[in-house]
Amino acid sequence: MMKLIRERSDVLPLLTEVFRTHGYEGTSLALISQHTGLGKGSLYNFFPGGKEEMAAAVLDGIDRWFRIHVFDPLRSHEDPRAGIRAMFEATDRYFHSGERVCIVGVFALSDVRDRFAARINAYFSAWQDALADALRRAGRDEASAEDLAEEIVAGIQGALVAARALGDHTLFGRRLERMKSLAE
Amino acid sequence: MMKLIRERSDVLPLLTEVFRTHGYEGTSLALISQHTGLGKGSLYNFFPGGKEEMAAAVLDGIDRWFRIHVFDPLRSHEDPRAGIRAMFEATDRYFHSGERVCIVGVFALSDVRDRFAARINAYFSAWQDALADALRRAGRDEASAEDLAEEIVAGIQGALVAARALGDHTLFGRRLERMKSLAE
DNA sequence: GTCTATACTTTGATAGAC
DNA sequence: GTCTATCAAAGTATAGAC
Repeated sequence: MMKLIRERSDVLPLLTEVFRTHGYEGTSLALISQHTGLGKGSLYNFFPGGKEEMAAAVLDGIDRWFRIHVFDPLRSHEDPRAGIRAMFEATDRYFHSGERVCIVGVFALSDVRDRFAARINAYFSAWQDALADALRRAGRDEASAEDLAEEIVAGIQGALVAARALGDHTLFGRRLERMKSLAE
Repeated sequence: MMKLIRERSDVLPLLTEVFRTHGYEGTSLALISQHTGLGKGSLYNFFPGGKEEMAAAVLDGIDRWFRIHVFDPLRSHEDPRAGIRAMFEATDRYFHSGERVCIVGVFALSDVRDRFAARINAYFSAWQDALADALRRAGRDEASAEDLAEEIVAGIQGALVAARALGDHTLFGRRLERMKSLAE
């Protein structure tokens, strides 16, 4: 009954890199076709909603990855400090030490923000809330936990921007270390 | 001998807002024409290099504004702390308390980064260096001055991203306050 | 399910009248 | 110096053969 067909999930990682590199407006179907090796017909077969549905799927995939590797560990680790350490490691790994960019952040800055506002907001909220929860369980009071979580989540985004702007491969790791020490 | 013709500088502020709102790829000549009230012919008269020259002019205009209102005060204020305070005030004003976005940061995250790499790098470098200079003159040692300047410049960018992502009008001011207290 | 061919729109840019 | 008309190329999306 179940068929072994190629699925959306097979295309998703390739799709993600195209959107990450070129942004929403800069990503054309020709570019997608080229990088996935799929014709437009196949792409529309997987994503009948076209480019917008593809971008939405990309955002959902990112949210899934972070939920598994970042948000959930932050909440469920019995030692909250270990969860926070795991978060910084996963973050450094995911963004390739700052060479990669955060698509959610890129979308947030552009005018497609409105179209994906719910997903963008959910990603940032989930991260900040999970981190605040870990900080609180680590002994911080509610207010300072939320403030520090906001500082770190924003700080990660800023480090990605600055690293790209200055072309400095070492900046991202340096900023992560600094924020890690703040969270201890 | 000198003619009182409309100049590029008259168009620049309008142009800047279009690029700020829609990014480089998202900004079409039709949009520009609509928001400036100028036909394409006039636009190409001012900017023979087309869209790329317009974007370059926008970046140059931003650099000019920040040099006057941020970088120079940081360096030339006899009281470095006053220069730093002026920087935070100008920054808050320029970005409309976080409702506006930083075009240079947006460009840095997209694939047009390479095309404008020199200008993007210059803007971030100038800011960070001027701030580090003020911090050093305020009594910090070289290393910690540079580190804190990096943290603040990146932190401002991150605050802009997070504010837009979460749709939180209060976030930017809150983060600026925090960074201001760090710099004192 | 995948491809090629194609429709239709919008893009950046140019030409030429005024 | 400004406009309208127009160009070739690239954009998203669809149709239909296989």
